[in-house]
Amino acid sequence: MSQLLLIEDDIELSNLLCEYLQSQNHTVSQAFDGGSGLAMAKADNFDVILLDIMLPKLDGFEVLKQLRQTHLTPVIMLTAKGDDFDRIFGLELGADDYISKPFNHRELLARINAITRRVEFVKQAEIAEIIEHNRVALNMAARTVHVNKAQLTLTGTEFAVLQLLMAQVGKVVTKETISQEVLGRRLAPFDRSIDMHVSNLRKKIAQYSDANCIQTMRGSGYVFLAQ
Amino acid sequence: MSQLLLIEDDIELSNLLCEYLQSQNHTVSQAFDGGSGLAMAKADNFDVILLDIMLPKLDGFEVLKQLRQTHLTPVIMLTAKGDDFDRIFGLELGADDYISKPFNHRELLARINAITRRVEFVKQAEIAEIIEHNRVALNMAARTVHVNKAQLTLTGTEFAVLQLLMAQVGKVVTKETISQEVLGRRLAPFDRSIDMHVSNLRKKIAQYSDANCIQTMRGSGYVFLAQ
DNA sequence: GCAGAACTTTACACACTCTTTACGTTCGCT
DNA sequence: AGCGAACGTAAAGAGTGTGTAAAGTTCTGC
Repeated sequence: MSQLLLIEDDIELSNLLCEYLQSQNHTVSQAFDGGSGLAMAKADNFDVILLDIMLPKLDGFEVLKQLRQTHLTPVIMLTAKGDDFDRIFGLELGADDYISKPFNHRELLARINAITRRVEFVKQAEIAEIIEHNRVALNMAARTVHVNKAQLTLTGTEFAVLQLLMAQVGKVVTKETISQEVLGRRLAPFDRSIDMHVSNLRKKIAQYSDANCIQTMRGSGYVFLAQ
Repeated sequence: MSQLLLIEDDIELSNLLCEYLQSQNHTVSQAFDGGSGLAMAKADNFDVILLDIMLPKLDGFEVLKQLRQTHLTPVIMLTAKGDDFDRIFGLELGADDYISKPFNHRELLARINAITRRVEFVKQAEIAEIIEHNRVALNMAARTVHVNKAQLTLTGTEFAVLQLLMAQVGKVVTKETISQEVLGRRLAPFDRSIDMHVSNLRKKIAQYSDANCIQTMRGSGYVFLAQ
C-alpha cells in the first residue's frame, strides 16, 4: 500500500524486486541510475526510497546526501557488502535503515512496513475517510461498506475494487488498471478474476439496493455511477 | 531523448511509427526482420527496443530469447490480437513490457517513457478531458458523448473513431490512420469497416443534431467540422 | 496440518459488436 | 452525358466480451 522508489542499476534484480513488492500491494517506481533516481525522489512524494549504494556516476551516498538537503523521505540503503563502513556512513547521512545483500524479500518487506507503519497513523487521519455515492458508503479507516444503512461483508479484494471504482466515480476504470492497482499484476489475456470480483460485488450490493451502480463499459472497463 | 530500435516487418507501418516517434524527439533505427534486428540490437546500445512478434523467419520470441543471452536492453513487445500470449507470460523470456494492438501512438510513447524513466512533462490525460465542438461533447474519462445534452450510446470502436476525429478537428484524417489507430491494422483494399463505423456514428449523432459534423473528403478521409 | 475463506480458472450461455457482402448513390473526370 | 471509382448503408453472420455457476487452487488462522 506504499509508494516506493527503487534506485538500483541492475535491471534484472530491480525488476524482480519490483515484481515482488508489487505483489505485496506496493506501488513501485524504478530508477536505474543515481541522477534520475534523485530527480524522481525530489519530484514525487514517495513513502520509502530503496537506494542501492553501488550506482554508476552518482553513487548512493551522494544521492542520499543531496536528497537530504531538501527532503526527509525515508530511505533504506541496499548495500552489496554488510560492512560497518557502509552502515555507519549511510546512517550518518540520514538513511533510516540499511539491509545488506543478499537479503531475502520478506526481510526487506518487514523493514519497509516498519518504516511506513509509524507514518501511517498520521496519514490515515488526513485522507478522506468516507466516500458515498448512490447510497453506497465506503469507510476507508474502518474498511466497512454500507448500502442503504445495511452493512456488507466484503473480502479484501472486493473492498479494494469498490474503493478504486468509487474514488473514480463517474470515470471509466479499465480492467488493466484494476488488476494493477488491486492485484498488483498486469492483466493477462483470458484473466477473468476482475469480472468475478465485480460480479460478486454487484451481487452483494444488490441485496440492499436496486440501483445498478457498477456499470459495464464493454471493451473499456467499469464505472461507478454517481447519484 | 532516447535511442530506439524498431523491429517491424511491415515497412509502411514501421515508417509511420518511426515518423511519430521522431516527432517526439526520439532517435529511431529500423529493422525489418528478426535477423538484422537482433544484429543491430547487439551492435548498438539502444535505450529501448520495440519488437513485433510476427516476423518472417526469426520471430519476436526467438529474437528476444537470443538477445537476452547477452543483453539486458529493455524490450517492449508489440503483440497482435491472435498472438500466443501464453508464451510471453509462461516462458518469461524477459520482455519488460508489452503493448497489444490496437494501441495508439501516445500509449506507446507513455510506455517508452515509463521504461526510460523520463518524466513526461505533459500528462496526456490532462491535455483534454473533454473535447467539445459543434454541440458534440466527448468526455474521455467517462467515455461518454453528449449531443445537445443528450447522451449517445456508442460502441467502443465508434467512440474511438469519434475521439480521433474530434482530436483532429478541422483536419482530414485518412482511413488508413483511422484503421491503424482504432483497429490496429492496415487498411486492406475493399475494407469497408471504417465507412460503416462512420455511418453508424453519423446516424447516432443525427438523432439529436442537424449539423452534419462529420464530413467526407472523397479520396482523402473524414473531417470533424469545428462549429 | 487442517478447515474454511478467498481467490482464480474453467466452462458455457448470451448479448453485443464488428466485418463482410451486396447493391444503390454520389462524385469527379474526360 | 457517361463511366468508373469511391462512398452510404441495410442486413447477416462471424467474432468477441461479459455474467456467472462451479470447480480448482492458494492462502490463512488456529
